[in-house]
This record gives sequence, C-alpha cells and structure tokens, in this order.
Amino acid sequence: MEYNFREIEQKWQDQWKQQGAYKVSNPEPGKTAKPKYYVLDMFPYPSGAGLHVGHPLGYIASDIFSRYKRTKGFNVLHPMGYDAFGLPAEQYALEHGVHPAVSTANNIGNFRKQLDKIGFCFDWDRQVNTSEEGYYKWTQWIFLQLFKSFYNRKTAKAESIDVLVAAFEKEGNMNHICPADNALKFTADQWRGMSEQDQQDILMNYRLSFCGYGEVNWCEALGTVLANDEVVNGVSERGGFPVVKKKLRQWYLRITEYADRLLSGLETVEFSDAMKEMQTNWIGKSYGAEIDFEIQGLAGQSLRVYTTRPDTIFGVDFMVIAPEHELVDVLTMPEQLSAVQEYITYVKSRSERERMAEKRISGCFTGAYVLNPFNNQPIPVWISEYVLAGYGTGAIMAVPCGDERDLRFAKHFDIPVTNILGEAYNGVEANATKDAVLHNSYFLDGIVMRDAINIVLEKIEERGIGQRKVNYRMRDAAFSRQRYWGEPFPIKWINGIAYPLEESELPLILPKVDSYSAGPEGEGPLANIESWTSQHLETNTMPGYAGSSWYFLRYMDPHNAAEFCSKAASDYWGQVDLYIGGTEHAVGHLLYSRLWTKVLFDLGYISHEEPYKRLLNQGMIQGSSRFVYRLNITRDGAAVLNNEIYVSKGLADRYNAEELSFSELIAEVKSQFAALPAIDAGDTIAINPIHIDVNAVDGVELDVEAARKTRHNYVNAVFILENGKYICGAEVEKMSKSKFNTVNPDDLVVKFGADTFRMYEMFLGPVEMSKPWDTKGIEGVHRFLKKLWRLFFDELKGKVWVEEAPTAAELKILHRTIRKIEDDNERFSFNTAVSAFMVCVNELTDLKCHKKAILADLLVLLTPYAPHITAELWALLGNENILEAAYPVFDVKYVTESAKEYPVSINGKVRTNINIALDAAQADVEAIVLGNEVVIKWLEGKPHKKIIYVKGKMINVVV
RNA sequence: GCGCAUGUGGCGUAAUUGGUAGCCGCGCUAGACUUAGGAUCUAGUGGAGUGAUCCGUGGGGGUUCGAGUCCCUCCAAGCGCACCA
Repeated sequence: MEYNFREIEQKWQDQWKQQGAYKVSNPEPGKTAKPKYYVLDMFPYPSGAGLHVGHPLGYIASDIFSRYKRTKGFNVLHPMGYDAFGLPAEQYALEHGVHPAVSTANNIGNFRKQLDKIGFCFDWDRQVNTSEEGYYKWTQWIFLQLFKSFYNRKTAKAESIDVLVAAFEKEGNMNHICPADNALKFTADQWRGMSEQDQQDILMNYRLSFCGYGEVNWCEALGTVLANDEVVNGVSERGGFPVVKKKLRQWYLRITEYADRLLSGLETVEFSDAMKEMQTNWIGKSYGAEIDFEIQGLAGQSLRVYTTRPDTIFGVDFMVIAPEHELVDVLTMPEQLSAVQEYITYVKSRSERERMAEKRISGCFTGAYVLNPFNNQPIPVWISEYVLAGYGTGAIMAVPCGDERDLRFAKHFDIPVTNILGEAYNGVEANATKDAVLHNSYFLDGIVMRDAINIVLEKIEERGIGQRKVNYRMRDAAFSRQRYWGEPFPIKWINGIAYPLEESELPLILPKVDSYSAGPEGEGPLANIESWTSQHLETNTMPGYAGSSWYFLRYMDPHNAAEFCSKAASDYWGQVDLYIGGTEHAVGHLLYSRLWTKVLFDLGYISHEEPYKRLLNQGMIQGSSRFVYRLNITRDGAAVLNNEIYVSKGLADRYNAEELSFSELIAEVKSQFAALPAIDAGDTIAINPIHIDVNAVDGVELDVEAARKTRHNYVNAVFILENGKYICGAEVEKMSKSKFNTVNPDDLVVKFGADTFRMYEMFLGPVEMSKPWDTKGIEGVHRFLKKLWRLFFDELKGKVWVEEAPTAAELKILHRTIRKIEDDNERFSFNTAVSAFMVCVNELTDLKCHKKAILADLLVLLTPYAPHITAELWALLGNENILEAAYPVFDVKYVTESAKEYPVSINGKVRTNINIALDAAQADVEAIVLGNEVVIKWLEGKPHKKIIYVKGKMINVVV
C-alpha cells in the first residue's frame, strides 16, 4: 500500500463534510464543560482573481492552532466568512453590467472551492456574508445605536442621547461641552425655546455617528469619498486615482471622542510593538498649549496658536498661519494685499497631490505683527501652506532654532533667527532637544527646557492668555460613500432632520438598480431611484469597513434573527483569543472594529471592550519573478528579426557588462540558431528583460517546452542556451498576475496534496515574516509524509506496524517531540515544529520503530498540520475518530536525563584540582571532583542546563 | 526626514533567549538498487588546510570568563508614517 494522497484527502474531506465534523456549538445554559477558545482570521474580500499561495498562509496557521487547541480540550470557535461589500465589485458592475451580488456570489463560490481543497476546519454553518440582508440588518442596527448615542465625557463612555436631552432640559449644555464646537453654550431655557430643527442640529453635533459638512477626500474617478486610511500619497488606495479635498455632506463616526480609550486599550491587548506603534501614531496624541498673541494695533484681537513647546516662547521669530485661516483678511495689511491674494491663489491651484509630491518652501508676509505676551516684542505674521488648517488652531509660533521646517522657512525668507539654545544650536541645523539650557529667554535663562515647559504653562494660565491643550492627529472617520454596493443608511430626511428608522423597519434593503452611475450633485446611484428618494431615504451607503467592524460578534450567534448576537453567546465566547491577519489593516479595520466594540460595551450589549486579545500578523508572501532576455536588433529603426530570440542570463549579463562583444554575441546566437539573418555591424542591439511565468521555471532554469505553452509569442521563439541550459533572471516583487509570478495553491495541492501544501507553507519560515514564495523545497516535505507512511506500511511487505511495547529509547524520542511540538504550537513557531516532526520520523526510521503505541501519539501531534494522512493512518491502526483524540501528555522522565554521571572538561580541556561553585540556578546538579576529572551528577526528574560555573570559569559538560 | 523590524552556508532557515553556531529542508558530491529514473536508500556537504588546527553569524568598536544574541556606531535592503507645530 502506498501513500495515495489524492484518494485519502478526497475521502476524508467528503466524510468530514457529511458528518458535519467541524460543527461548533454554543453550550447549553449552565453547561460549560469545556473552556472556550476563539481563533479568528481576517475574512477575505472575495475578489475575482482567486487565491494565490500568499492568502492561505494565515488560514493554515490559524487552522493548525485551532486543531491543536481542540486536542488540548478546548471548545474552539474557528469561523470564516466574506467581507462582500465594496468598490471592486461595483467597478466590475459598471464595466461589465453584472450585478455586484452576482459577481460576488461567483467569487465566493471560487474562494470556497479553493479553501475546501486545503482542508480547513472552519465551521461553515457559521459563515457570514456582510452583503446579505440577515447580516446587514444588524450593521444598520448598530449604526443606529451609534446615532442614538453620545460620548459623555463626564463618565467617559457612550450613553443614550436621551440622557443628553434630559440634561439639556434641566441645565442646558453647561456640563456637556459640544465636541463639534467648544464655543456653543446654551441654557435650559434657551434649549426649550428652540425649534425642533435647531435642537436636532445641536444633537447632531453630539451623536457618535453624525451627518455634517466637511472637507472630505473626494475621488472623482471612483465617484466617492474615501476615508483617510484609504488615501495613499494623495491618490486612492484602490486604483491609484487622484483625490482632492471637497466640501460635502457626509456621515462620520465620532472616533475622536474615543481617542484616549483607543490608546489606553492598547495596553490591555497583545499586539506587536510595531502594530501598537502604528495605531499610536495614527491617533497622534500630543500634549501642548494654546497661546493667544495680541495683534499689534488691534487691541483685544488676538491670534491663537497651538504649540507643544511653550518653553521656546522667547525663540519665536515669526508666526505662520494656514492659507485657509479665518484671520487672513484681518491680518493682511493694505500694502501686502496683492501679494497675499496672489499667494492664496497659488495655494488653491495646487492639488493635494502636488503638495505631497513636492514640498516647496512658499509663503507670504501679511504685514501684521503680534506681540509676544512676555516681552511685548513684535513678531511678524506670515502665511504658508506648510501650516495645516485642520490641525491645532491652524496657526503656529515658529521657533527656527528648534524646528527644522521653521528654520528652512526663516532661511528662505531671510528672517533673523534668535538662538535660545546657546551652544546646542550650531546655526546650520535646528535642534529639537528638550535637554538644552535656555539662553536669551529672560526669566527662563539657565533653566533646562524640559522643566521650563511647566513654568511657562503655569504663567500662561495664571495670566489667562492660554491653556494646556491635548490634540490628536486622528480625525473623525468619514462614514459615507456615494456608491451603490454597500449598506443603506437606515435614515429618513424630513425637512432637513435625520430620523432613524424603527428597528421593525430593518433591514432597509438595498434596492435593485438599472444603472450604477452616480446620481446628481455628487450623490450615489440610489439618488436615481424614484421609489427611494420619494421616501426621503438617505442616498449614501456605508463604507467597506462597516460590515467588518463587528463580524467577529456575528460568528458567535450567526443565525439569531432577534439580536445581532445574544448576550449569552458573546459572554461565552468573549474576546477573540487569537486574531490572525496582515498588517495592512493596522489603522483601518483594526481601529474601527475596536471603536464599535467599545461603543457596544458602553451601551451594555457586550461584556468586553477590546475585541481582540491577541493579534498575530502574518507576513506577506512575495512573488519571486523570473525574467527572460529578449534580443532586439534594429536597423534604421526597424526590427531585423522575424523570430523572437531570447538569450540566457549569463550572455545578457556579459554583453551588458561589455565582457562580450557584439560580434561574439552574434556568433554565439548563430552557433545555436543557424537561420539567423545577416547582422550588420551598424545594427543596434538591446537586451530587454521580460517577465516569464514562474511556473515554467525550475529554480532559475527555464523549462523551454513548458515556457512555449505559457504565451503565444513563445511558440516559435528561439532560446539561446549557455552550457546547455537557459538561465532566467530573478527578482523579488509583489505577487501579481501581471508579473507572471503568482503560484496557484490548487496546482500544488493536485501535485503534492493538501497535507504537503499545508506543512510546506509553515515550513517556509516564521508566520510573521515576509518572504518570497519558492516552490523548490516542497518535495522535502512531501518526502517526509511518505517516510511517515512507511513507518506504517511498506510497499512490498504491506503492514509493518506492530503492537509491541516500546523501548526507552523510542519513548524518549516520542516524549521529547510531544514537548517540543507543544512549546512550538504555543508560541506559533510552526516552522520549527515541522522540523521537529522530521527529526522524530528520521529517528524512528533509524531505529526501525514501527510500534503502535509510539506511532499513535505521533499522529495526534501531527494531525493539526496534516489532518488527512493522520486520519487515514489513525483509522488503519484501528482507532476511532482522530478529531476527538486528546493531545498526549509527555513524561518528564523521558524528556530529561535521569541520574547519570558525566565526565567534565573545562573549556574543552580536562582540569584537575577544581573547586566547584554552583550557582543557585544550577542547584539540580551535583558535582564531584575525582582526581583528574569532575563528575557531574544530575538529580532525577528536572530539566537541566549543561553548563555550570567553577570559580567564575565556565565548564562545558561533555555528554 | 522620522519610526519600526531585519541582516547567519549556494538557498529557505535553526540555535532551549548570554553558554560547543549552522537543527530541519532544498541544492550539490559520491555510491547502492535498477532497463531507466525526476522513485528509494547510504555517506558527505560553512571556509582554508594532507593534518593537528585555524577562520567564520553585514563592517568597526565595547561590555562579559563567554556575544549570532546585550550596548555604541556605520553600511545594506525592507515595512510603516510623512509638513501634525
């Protein structure tokens, strides 16, 4: 009997499907026999391109871990679903007229087929699809909870908007500063006297999901707005289209109110430092102060700036305001009017993208001066685009000796620089230190900057010319899209007031449309539907991240028609214990889903406020591209050759490095391709690298016949070899179809089987690490599985496994492996675990060990990695269901050495007359000096180190 | 520019976290069984040297009895952020 993986894998996949073997149930109330464990993958967007070998990496890791936890006696939730709303499906619909629901369903079908072949243990009964009514009903419902809530800064949590209304009626808004407008103040009487419209407008400024006008990232090509994290370098993340700022009516999530809790929550979760860093940077909390500078000649009027360095107040040489600053008109003096107007026109002409791409120093003097509040020195006020209107107060105090940008600006416009840093400033580079001693700073002279910060802050507050202020870089998240393929907002507009739909009216079903083109005035396709607009329904839809912000909760209770997830279910499953996915969602999805979880927690719907306890970031699998070198010979601009000629890499390199002359190259080509047309010395030759399908290349050696099948042009092409081989060039790039470097998992599964594929993906290296795909080593893993098979069956002899009792040596191999695999699994070191399996099987093979007692335990260790072959062998040993098998317990006595005596050498040489000084840590070792030798005696049953110290010198123990 | 992580044989990687560097696999070399093998098995495989030995973890320096691991510095390629005052 040989290892027929195709038959075996098909058989077990069918059987498990039929049995519903991976079905996970929520425990009956009061019955919680098993502890729970929740392993989650970031669910995929079902794109039309299908899976490549990079996608399943994280899924395989999570699958192994889930199966492992199951053998450890946990009730494991390991679901999968689809993030099915989104732009690409709609773009496809625009181009091909296929309804997004149809193309999405097709893509999901493909994904599912591919995933099934790899043998995952997902409980498909719990599958979610964010574009299904039964799912998005609850996305809409949660949106309404946000809409009906505000963030109570007094209690630091979300509360019902009714609480706010009650407070307004009793005492106005004195206890609830308006997050959208600090200056808004009203009394209870004023509130009661307002029209409904005015009251609703005010409430909108408090709601956690709210509608307002604001500068948004408008992408004309996509016809919609984008969230900040969907814009990269001034162009859209999807498609790379230009993005401009535009004022539009938009829905937002008031995520800024949660900035602090999103920050502090990071301390309670196990994310990588890099991930925490990215989120922290995105939130961008900074501590500083707002300071008012009186405008010279305009008593009572002042310019307010934001600074994190009030200690540098005497180093302020000029002020800079953003071109959009509201005081531009007030500050512009008549003699500067035309210059300022010209500058503002210039700034407006520059797109966001230009501003990002070339950061040139530009600006204009307003003619106005403000007064330094501490010494009344006049300070000139400038306008420049390097100050952003949207951050702080849109105005800064510039301290050129301490800030590089300020210094560049000062130098460019010849503004004199005051040095408050003494020797710490060299006149060439700004120094942003906080540790220098202040100079030229009046009452601060001689004080270290770090300490001066507080002194200045206190003076400022004492004199009432400013106050401490915390700022965040993060903005409220744009939450509407002018597109079709998303969740409709459950909102009706009547007389300019947004009314939420009743829960009984949900789901608000996305209607069918005839065309996906944009509606009037920047509105989405829904604005073209008469039956929709006549009901005054909101025409925007929700962005892609809406459905993915809470899907981990739906998995817990996927079929609940009455709630998004029952409290009993979310209390049982709790946090996601292990979340696996890529880093690309660091600031988008991860931040939004943390926000939604916190709101649901505040409102009492769930009992935990951080969704993910532990996050594991899988590395990206890059493509390893291969190139062939095309010979282009032209005469007077026209191609000389009818055939396409490709030369091997060595020839191309040598020619390009001028080690090979024109005529030598032609001679080489001619020797292999006699039909080469005559070449003139005056012809020009170019050798161009061209991507070739990696699947036609073995390492770097091209399989010429396989290559001919990959592209039409290659059928009659001529390949010029070196040493009888065609060698390709290689380069690591992103995996993509256009670079012909994608490797399809289906092909590998057909050739080697799912078990081999799974183990090989893990064997490649640590899951967290990015690496280029290389299929070369897969045979080694496949050989391992065949070797394992031969421990049970021999091609000639048939069954070779026996019932005999194992020897101590065999038990030692087994128990060491049990411990090693457990350690490796627990720390997600799946690559070293695969190595350990290979060592184990090699050793058992060497010992000719075919004993059932050993082999059965080994199968249980291995089943998370290679579920099919282990199930088959387990059944052949006469055992019941391997999915129910428990992880074996290792016996310490086989793992560690038992009491034994070892001769000892010091640094490789045997020493005499040694005084032994044992560390406390090595107290499980006993050492005896015997003449020329030191004998080390290990006490039984404890793990040990092989090293002890003798009078400060190391002893190497030779075992 | 700032931040984060990384650098080990021909290649992917490992090293029990400061203790004999190179486990496991690929590739390569030699051999066995074969009509044949891209099947399987055996032996070898960091470099130099017949050898004992010596040299080796991107470069340089430091801490330590001892450094791939810790510290400083430089170099290289990678990811993230990018006028946030």
